Amino acid sequence: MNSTHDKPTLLLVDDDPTFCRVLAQALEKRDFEVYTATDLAGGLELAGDHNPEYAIIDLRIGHESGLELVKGLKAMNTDLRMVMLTGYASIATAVEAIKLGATHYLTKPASADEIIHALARHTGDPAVPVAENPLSVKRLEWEHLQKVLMENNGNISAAARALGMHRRTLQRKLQKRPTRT
Amino acid sequence: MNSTHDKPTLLLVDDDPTFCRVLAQALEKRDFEVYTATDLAGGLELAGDHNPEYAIIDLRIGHESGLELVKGLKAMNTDLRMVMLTGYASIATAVEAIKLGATHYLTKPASADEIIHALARHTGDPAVPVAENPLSVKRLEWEHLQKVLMENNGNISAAARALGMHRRTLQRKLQKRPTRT
DNA sequence: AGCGGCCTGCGACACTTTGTCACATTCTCA
DNA sequence: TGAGAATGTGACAAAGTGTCGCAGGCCGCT
Repeated sequence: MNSTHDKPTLLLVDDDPTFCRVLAQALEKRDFEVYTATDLAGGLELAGDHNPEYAIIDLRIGHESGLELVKGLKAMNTDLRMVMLTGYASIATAVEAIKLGATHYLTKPASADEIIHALARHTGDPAVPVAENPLSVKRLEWEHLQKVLMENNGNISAAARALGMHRRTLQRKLQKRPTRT
Repeated sequence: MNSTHDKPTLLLVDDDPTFCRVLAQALEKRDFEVYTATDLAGGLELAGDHNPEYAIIDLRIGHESGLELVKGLKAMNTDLRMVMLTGYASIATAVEAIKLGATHYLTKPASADEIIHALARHTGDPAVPVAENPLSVKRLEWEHLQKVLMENNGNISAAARALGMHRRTLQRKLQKRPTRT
């Protein structure tokens, strides 16, 4: 077991290379040894090689389901702490993720600190360490808007439809400054 | 144990008497012996008296939390199959419910058949359909609110402070039902 | 019991943000 | 090049938000 080593090991699986790189960096800065993969096979292999203590798994990995990976990893190591992290959250998948052994389920965007906090929470732990930096609603909204806008190649009308928001409103929100906090 | 009796026993707890009556009737028609309560104390008492095999619990029972009941009932009988049923569904509460031992989490409206089906399923299923579109802004906000509220153990004032939002506003938002999508 | 502190639900009201409709411009690409 | 989609804005009603205030409830302290 490498849990006796200096740094805690963590497996990160997300099909977006950029997201992986950024988050991995943030986690390394917080003293984790991070291994990243962008598909199920890669994730399983890394898990076999390094037997990590923690894992962060995207729900949607290409055309594969992160739930499969949760199941597979749990079968390999029942002590593994996993959190699902996704931009396509749903109650149904959240329920299954927890049933399959994930310790938590978060929606993007989430800060590295939030993720670590989620990993730390034990199952049914009554004494939660402490809360941390709670993203303000405005900020969260801004991030989401930008992400969806990006996914729609900057098409405001399409983004507004996807967001279930009136185009006029989206335009107005976008015109405002990038909120700080 | 009365599990050897003819009909399977079920505890139904919801603060809406009408809803209780209607659902109880539907369940009885499907051959369940149903006991109903409209608050936590009543639910615990009935559970103690009849030691039911199944339970259907609302998330919001008056000013009380159905999660408390889930916790209490699980402590009384670890074999009890419980489903949460709520019109104020959120990922945060769903995760919590499953961790506390609920077998499933459904959103109102749900048919009697759906509920029974949920009670029957207890293992995680990685084949669950993965999400389609990103969440709407409204939905994202609702989820975020619920998450922060949960992190603050249901303390509305603390959550409002953490969110940088006025308490009055948070109260108003929480009273509304989450939007579908 | 009495007190202070903190939380909660809710009414009221001025102020802001959205939802909509409308219309005159660009794009976009078959 | 032309139809369909996208965009930037103005205007106005509807809905949401920031604030204050107040009464009641729930501790913990003295």
